[in-house]
Amino acid sequence: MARDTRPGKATIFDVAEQAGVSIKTVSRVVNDEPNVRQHTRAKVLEVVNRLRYRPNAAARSLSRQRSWVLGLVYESPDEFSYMKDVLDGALSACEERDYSLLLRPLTLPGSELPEQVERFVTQAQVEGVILPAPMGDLSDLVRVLRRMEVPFAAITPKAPVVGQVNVLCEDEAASFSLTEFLIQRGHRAIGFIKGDPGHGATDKRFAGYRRALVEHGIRYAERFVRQGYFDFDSGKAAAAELLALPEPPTAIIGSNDDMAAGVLLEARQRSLAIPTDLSVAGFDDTPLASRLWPPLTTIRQPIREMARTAALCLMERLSGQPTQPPASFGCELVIRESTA
Amino acid sequence: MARDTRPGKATIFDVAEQAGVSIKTVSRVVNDEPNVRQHTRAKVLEVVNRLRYRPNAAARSLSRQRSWVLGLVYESPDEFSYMKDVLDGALSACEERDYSLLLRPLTLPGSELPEQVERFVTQAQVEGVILPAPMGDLSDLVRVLRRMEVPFAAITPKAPVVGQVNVLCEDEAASFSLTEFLIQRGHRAIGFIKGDPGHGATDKRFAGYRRALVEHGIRYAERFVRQGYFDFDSGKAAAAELLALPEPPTAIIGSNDDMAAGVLLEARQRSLAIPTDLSVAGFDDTPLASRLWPPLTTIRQPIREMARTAALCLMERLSGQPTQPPASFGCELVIRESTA
DNA sequence: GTTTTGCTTGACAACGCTGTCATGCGATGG
DNA sequence: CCATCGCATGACAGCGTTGTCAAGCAAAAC
Repeated sequence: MARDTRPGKATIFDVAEQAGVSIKTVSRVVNDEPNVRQHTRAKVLEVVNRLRYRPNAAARSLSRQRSWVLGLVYESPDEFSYMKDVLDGALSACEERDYSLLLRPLTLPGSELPEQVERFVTQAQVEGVILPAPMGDLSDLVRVLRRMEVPFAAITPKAPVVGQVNVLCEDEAASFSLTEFLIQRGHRAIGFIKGDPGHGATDKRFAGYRRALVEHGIRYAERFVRQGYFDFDSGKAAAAELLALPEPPTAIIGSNDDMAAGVLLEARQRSLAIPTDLSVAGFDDTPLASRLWPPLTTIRQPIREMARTAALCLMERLSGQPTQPPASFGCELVIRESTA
Repeated sequence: MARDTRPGKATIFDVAEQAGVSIKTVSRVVNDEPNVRQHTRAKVLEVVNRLRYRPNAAARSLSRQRSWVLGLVYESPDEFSYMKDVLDGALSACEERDYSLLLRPLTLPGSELPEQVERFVTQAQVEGVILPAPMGDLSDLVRVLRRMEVPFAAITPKAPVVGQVNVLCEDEAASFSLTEFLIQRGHRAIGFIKGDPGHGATDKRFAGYRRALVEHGIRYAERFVRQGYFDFDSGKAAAAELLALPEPPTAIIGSNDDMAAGVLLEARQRSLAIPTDLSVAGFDDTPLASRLWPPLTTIRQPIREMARTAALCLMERLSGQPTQPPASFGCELVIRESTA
């Protein structure tokens, strides 16, 4: 256990000694605490730079009884675009505030979910957890975190979680405007493929679709609505059913891009021309949307910003100054060639 | 700083007291050290379970002078499929061995890259770093890690990094078999879009293509080869050039799926029927490949397994028992409808 | 019966940092 | 000129764990 003297492994003692001050003063300088003379501060900083001193995270955690670790719990889907944005956003916030981010993919449905999460949190001394959709709606999960008194931030949960950070977006309004766009383009028979019932976005997107119909005097027809699960195959299957209808819809909205891609493939296999015979639209503006033929009309959401905000609000809360995230994030209609 | 007595926050002292032993004995039991009587061990374990005791990671790190943290440094691309698999693989290994994984997206090219990496490593006391392609070929990065004496594992680098873990796959052979497959299907004029020159896979995939031509008595023609950068746009642009040739190729291989998707779109815009007028193939078997129309013939690589192996070998090395990864991982030709 | 051996256990320092509290000092006010 | 105050600094304990070393004890060897 001899002290390691390689450069870059300097401790607070080394700095204190070379700067001719006590370790406490070094600590003050490094942590930007007040009450250090300008001259002293400069002298310490000089030595810090020269020795490439970096405080030992473990020691700091131990002493302060904090870990500065956030957890990100998610279900790993094939089409990872959504999670990629969440990850980017969360990481950018963590980097900014010198937090660390730990990931924990989960397999749903999972009876061992509570144990997995508990282990994750205690093991790594996770201080707060970010829950991208649909994790905020898993009651088991929420219960465990509550019991462990670990604050969390839910991204687009079905209903805001009481006492926690909730980050929402205008799913309903976005869906409304997308549907309205199609109506204005002359469509009357518009099919809709719902997302996974467990996701908060599912109901809201459906509600927006329905409201747009109603407000434009179009009768809502249940036969034009199918249940999907946010994945390619379910989108394709739902499209097959819709297109087999005696009077099939002239436009189909998939509740996300991956399902819309499924619609596209199904239409292709039925030799339907897009957008001439059928208009197709999706949600999320993933890379997939712009790589398909024709490129998808879709709704762009600020997922990255939402995740960033979730992380930041969580940190504020952990530091004792709770901040509320904006009431709702706006979405944007991206018009491409899959609609006419 | 009073001791926290909430359940789940028990310390080694609490366990020792309730089990009627010293803290050192508890430590022995928890770490599965030998020389503890069966009876004592059972007694301690009973209390551990009852109090839900979990060793404090920070204290353990501090005492053992180890962090059990691995870093994953990457460049965040739009099309995240490759990184998703790397992430999955690395996480699975970390979870298995109770390591933590920290991510660090980098923006390339970066003059501040060395600083960023150095900060990342020292900040979080990262013990070893995983470098997915093309990070293993960035000499700046490699140099910093060497200087800091941080071992790393490179996934498919251009050339194996001396003294470090290298995980390779049969890129050349896979490309050979894909090209051969097209030749056997009757193609003689086969276009090839190279990947980013910085990636190790780029040269190997090109070499396999070229060897297949030669071995089947087809003259290699430079005009059928274009430079791409592993992204959709460059694939589309390269395809535009190839298809504008007086005698255009009857098949085009993109060095990854995203570029092949670009080829598909370009062909579509020129009203070429796939695969009748043009065959298209890609690499990596990403979700994109199966969502396009027609679904892409491609090469499937065990990215996840490779990343897992990289992580595991790194851990063995850190624990002082260096293991060599397999010489090379095999790839698999996935035949779909984009080729004829 | 005594010495040796090996297993089991515990006391205590160390890991690197921050919080608390005490001390020193010059400036300020009476 | 002395008491007071506020800023600057340092000594030291404590955070929860593991490593070292010594001690106790029963079985084995002499």
